[in-house]
This record gives sequence, C-alpha cells and structure tokens, in this order.
Amino acid sequence: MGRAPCCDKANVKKGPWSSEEDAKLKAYIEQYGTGSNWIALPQKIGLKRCGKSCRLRWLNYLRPNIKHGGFSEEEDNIICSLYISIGSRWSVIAAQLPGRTDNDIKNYWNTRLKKKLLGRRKESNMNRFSSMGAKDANGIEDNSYSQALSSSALERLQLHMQLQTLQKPSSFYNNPALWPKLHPQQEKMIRSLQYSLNENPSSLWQHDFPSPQPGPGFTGATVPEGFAKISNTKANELDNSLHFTPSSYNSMAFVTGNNLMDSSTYDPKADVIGQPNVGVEVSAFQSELDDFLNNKTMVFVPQEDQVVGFDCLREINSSKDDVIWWSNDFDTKSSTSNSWDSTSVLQTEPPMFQDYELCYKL
DNA sequence: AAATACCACAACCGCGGGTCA
DNA sequence: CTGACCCGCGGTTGTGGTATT
Repeated sequence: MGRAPCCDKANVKKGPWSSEEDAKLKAYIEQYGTGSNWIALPQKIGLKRCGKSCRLRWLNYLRPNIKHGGFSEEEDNIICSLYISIGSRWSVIAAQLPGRTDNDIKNYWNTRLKKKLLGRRKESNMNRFSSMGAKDANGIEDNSYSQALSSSALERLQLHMQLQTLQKPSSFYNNPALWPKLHPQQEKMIRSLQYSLNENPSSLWQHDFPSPQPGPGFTGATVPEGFAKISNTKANELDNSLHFTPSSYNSMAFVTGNNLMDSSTYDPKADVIGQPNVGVEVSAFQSELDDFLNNKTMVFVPQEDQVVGFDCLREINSSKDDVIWWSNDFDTKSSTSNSWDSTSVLQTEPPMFQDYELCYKL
C-alpha cells in the first residue's frame, strides 16, 4: 500500500501562486509564524493549497532576505567547490550561502553553472570516458562503466578533470592568478569546512580506507563484524559486474568476496577485464581536489577561534572521540538518511553502515 | 510572422527520517 | 514497539519567456 497523501489532492490548487495567495500566506506567517504545522496552515488562512506547497512558497520565495538570481563569481566558486566536494547536497550548499535557497542553487547549477563549467569539455570527456569502457568478448565497446556512473558523479568527475586541465598547461597550482577568486572569508569557510570534514572521523571525506587501518571495528582487510552485511552472493555479483562504486568516488573501496579492498592497491578493472584502473583514477579525485583547494595555502590548521560561527564545526570538535569513521558517500539512497542540512552532515553519529550497499559505496 | 527549440525557474512529487501518542 | 503524521530533501516536471529557424 502506498503512502497516504499529505492533503486532499482534489481540493488543492496547483500551479503558480497568485499575488493574493502570496499576500495571505506572508501576512499570516509574519503575524503568527508557521505554527510548526504546515499541513494545517492553509486551512487556517483559507488557502486552497497543500501545506507542503505553502512551505515551499514561503521558504523559497516569500521569506525575508531571499536573494534571487544574480549569482556572484564568489558564489559560483563556492557552489562549484562544494558540489565537487559533497555532491548535490543543495541544502548544505545553501547553508553556506546566506539568502540563497537550496532550490535556487539547484536550479542555478542545473541550468547554468554546470554548463558553464562542463560545456567546453563535453566532447573530449565523452571520448575519454568511452576509452575507459570495457570491451566484451566480441570487442564491442561497453560503456557500462560510464553509464553506471551517476550523472552527479560524472559531473563531479568532469569538473575534476577540468581542474586538472587547468593545472597542466599553465601551472595552475603555481599561478595564484588562475585560482578562483574567493573572498577571504569564503576561503576560510571552505577550508574550515574541509578541514573539519577531513580531520574528523565522521568526515564527509575519508581518504584512508578502513581495511588497511587498524581501528575500531576493523580486522585487517575483512569486513568488520556488524559493519557490512554483504552477502557472498552479492559480493560475487559485484565482482562479476561493477568493480568500482558508480556514484561515489570521494573515498572508494572495492568489495571482493568478503573483503574490502583499498583502492590504492586494488585494481578491479585490471583484474577482470584488463583495462586501465579506473577505480584508482577516480578515487584520486578527492585528494586532488583537496590539493586544488588547499595548495593555495599552507596546511590549514584552524584555531579554535577560526571556526567560531560554524556551530556545526564546534559540535564536531566536541565529540571527536565518539566516532569511528564514516563514508563520505551521500549519493546512495539507502536505508539511512538522505536528508542533510548544514549540521546533520557534519554531526558525528556514525551509523552509516547498515547495509551492503553503503559499505560497497565506501 | 509562425513554428519550433531552448532556457530559466517555480512548483510538484515521492521518499525517508524524526517525533510522538 | 508500532504506526501515523509532519518535515525536509533531492529529483523531476510544468510553464512562461526568449532565441532561432
């Protein structure tokens, strides 16, 4: 049985909001607040709208201090950096851009920024991805690898490549004039974010793979007890098909049999089909992006007062000891949450590994 | 001038998590 | 513990405007 609808679909108006509706909603919320119940709100004020629609209209349009359009170069850079870092976590990205809504940023990315950043390399990257594809017994090109990559992953990978291209001919890393121009406060923000994510075991970014590391819950290269419940059948299935996680490459692990493999030593493509090691290349993504973002400075070690203002970071610092580690993969739709905000992403509860899928997508 | 394609953005939808009775 | 309810999220669709043919 499906989920019950949140409202009576037959009796709610859909489509664009009229100025009268806007005025009603705005006036009421400004006077009484939302009453913490969006579903009941439209009835109270006589709007034939779904509560969710009211909420969206308020948050994305009517709420005070909302900025529309006119994204600055600095905002572009932040969006780009965070997208590469954490993917399509629009609410997280929006939290770093005051006055911007997740919907606005999402639309802006999908319609403009993505094309701006990726457009020029579309053709060459398609060739490159094609060359990465496997060939079957008949020598027919199999693009399943690239097809298996989520669009988000592809975009992020392409962005990474774009950065690499920038690096090569003109010593991008060594030429500050080519670095994206960020306001010092914005650079500080991003570095603080990255620092916290990297330093904290509950980081979004986990460069070191668990298997080679002694640590809580790990025994050599074996999937730790209670950590990953991948079945042999599933593992074999994975072994026989896709050997790197299609949608998560920030920190990548490979599964073979019951073992988690460090991407730096495991060569799944070479193992199976004698192709270049896509996995290693892809898994290098994150550290190179780190370099890109951090080489502009020395190693960034924020002091306590440097992260003031980021409550989420303070929370991390306060509970570092509690956590083991977790994946930075947020692409998966798993049994765990797919809802993140600027704090929840950074919070320290680690129970991210509850099924094989998540483990596989380390 | 009309038809078509493309673009930008607002709005909707369905899902999963959190809360609470 | 369970189920109902609500919230918030990311993905998708709809729509109006603009550019191109």
